[in-house]
Amino acid sequence: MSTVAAHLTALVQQAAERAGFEGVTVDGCVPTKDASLGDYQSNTAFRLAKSKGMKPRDAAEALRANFPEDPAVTGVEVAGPGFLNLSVDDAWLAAAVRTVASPGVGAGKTVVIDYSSPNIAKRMHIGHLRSTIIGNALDRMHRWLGYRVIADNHVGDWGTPFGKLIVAWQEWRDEAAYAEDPVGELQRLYQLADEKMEADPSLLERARAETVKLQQRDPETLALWQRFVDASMAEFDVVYGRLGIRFDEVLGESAYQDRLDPLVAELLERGIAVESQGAIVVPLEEKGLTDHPLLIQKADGAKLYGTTDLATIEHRLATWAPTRVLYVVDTRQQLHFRCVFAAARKMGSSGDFVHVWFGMLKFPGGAVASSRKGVTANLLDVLDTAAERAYAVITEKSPELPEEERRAVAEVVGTATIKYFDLSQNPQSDITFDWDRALAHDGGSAVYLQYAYARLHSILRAGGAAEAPPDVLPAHTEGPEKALLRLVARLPEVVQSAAETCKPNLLAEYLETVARAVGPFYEHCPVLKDGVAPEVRAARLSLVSVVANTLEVGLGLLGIGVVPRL
RNA sequence: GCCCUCGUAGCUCAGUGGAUAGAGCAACUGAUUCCUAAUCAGUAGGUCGCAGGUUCGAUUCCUGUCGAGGGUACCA
Repeated sequence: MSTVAAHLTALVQQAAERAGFEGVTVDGCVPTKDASLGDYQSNTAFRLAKSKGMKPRDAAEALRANFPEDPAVTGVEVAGPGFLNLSVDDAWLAAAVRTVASPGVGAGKTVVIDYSSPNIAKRMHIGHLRSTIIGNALDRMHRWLGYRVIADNHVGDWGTPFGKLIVAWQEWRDEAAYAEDPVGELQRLYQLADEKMEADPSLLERARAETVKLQQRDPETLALWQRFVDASMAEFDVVYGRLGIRFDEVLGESAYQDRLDPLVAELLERGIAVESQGAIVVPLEEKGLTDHPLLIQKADGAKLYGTTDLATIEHRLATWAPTRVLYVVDTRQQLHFRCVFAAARKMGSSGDFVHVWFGMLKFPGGAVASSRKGVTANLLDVLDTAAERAYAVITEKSPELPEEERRAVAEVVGTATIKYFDLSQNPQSDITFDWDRALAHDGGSAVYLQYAYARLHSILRAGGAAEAPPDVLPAHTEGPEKALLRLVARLPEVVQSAAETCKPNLLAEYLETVARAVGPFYEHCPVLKDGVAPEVRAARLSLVSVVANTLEVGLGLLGIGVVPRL
């Protein structure tokens, strides 16, 4: 099935061709802002008119006169300076939304999504939230649209940090602490190493030597490295399990190390890379990058993350032949990725690489969440706090629910509030993590959406979902029912748009609009109450079912769960 | 210096080349014998930083300017 907007756009296209506008592609139809104007509108007459030197209003009139007969469209009107307003048949719309179906626009296409990518030996903190949550939403939306998705967690598991860590382990390790909390101990050791090595160059020299041993695959060093990696991954998996995230691949930096020497040699040989001040760089000619060559080998011979990124691109293109590769990494890496992508193009790699950058997460007062600057909040602690808060609220609001269910609901609601706090904001804005705001449960929160879902479910529970035949959605209605019908029909086009623009907040905003339309429906359109005619009851019941399903699917695409009761 | 991003209601934030710029919080008014009031209805709040330009139409695109943040080869 295609989206409603796409269906109508195709009709406008036909009208344009019949009206004599050959060889033009019309602009897409969009929902009207105000239902009194119609359901969808086409603004294409302005552009068509210009191409023929006619008045926009006349062009719109020509489209109207040549508009093809179609069961979907009950009215075509010209309004204002040249708007073409379309009214969609309720029954047709009802049939279209009977199942919440994907438009399948991704069929046959592959997208690689690089997200989360934490560093080994460090605890995941609130600063890792954005890449992980935004990336996972993009992952889910693309999958739903029919894309083959390769979710790849490019963990930081190699390089100089390990030399430091190994020296710190040799010098200052606390075995008991490690047994108790491996990642906590590794993190302590790493921070200690950083401090000590700043003051003592001989320690730094040892760290460098250990890094070399690792790169040379010294068995003992490698075993220690593996131990640290395993411990870290085990903890990451706890976080991912809690967040409902799974990756198709976890190909960290270490996976590409064998390719680095040959790659640099090859680039030198082909004249793509050159020696510069003792280092090896790929000079870039693209606009704005002439002063920013990509450094691929340091003067001491070590490789850099740009080198690994190039090797990673080679591997991804060769292995999956993706139509698109998304890198969900913060805004500070913009220049880096521009350079990497330019270098890849210079190497001859053809691929659609997109750096899906996002703004910084800050705390009130302006401190950036970053392990380097020391201002963090452990992600698992944050999730625990959110779940505890949710538990307290549900215990207050719904004391009749069994303890076990309240615990389960609290976990779903808790993670939902944290995820939604992030996903409901424009990824590209800096966001300030404020506990009061993140844990709010009124309008603009995940709980608001989940509450709308729960209310609908209470109707289904009481009325029996089986009683709702899917083919009797309210037709030719006004008010809250019509508003909901119009809205639920938009889910596929909204998901498509959110995925293509890599902005999950578009979906969040849409779902909020749906939830906001549930309130009035709930207040004004009784379903199971006395005096409701059987056919109205059946129609409303089926609408409730479709709307609940829309919320469930939409929230699910953001990685947010729903519960039937809260 | 150069590059990137941001500036929208008192606060936190959405949104868009189109018709009257939207939510939440805070403020005020009202609704609960009724399918979940974690709700709903309403009032109030705006020169969309400033100045030009392009356009039938600009808050949206372009240029300049002021303010804020980030980046700018041997960390990732």
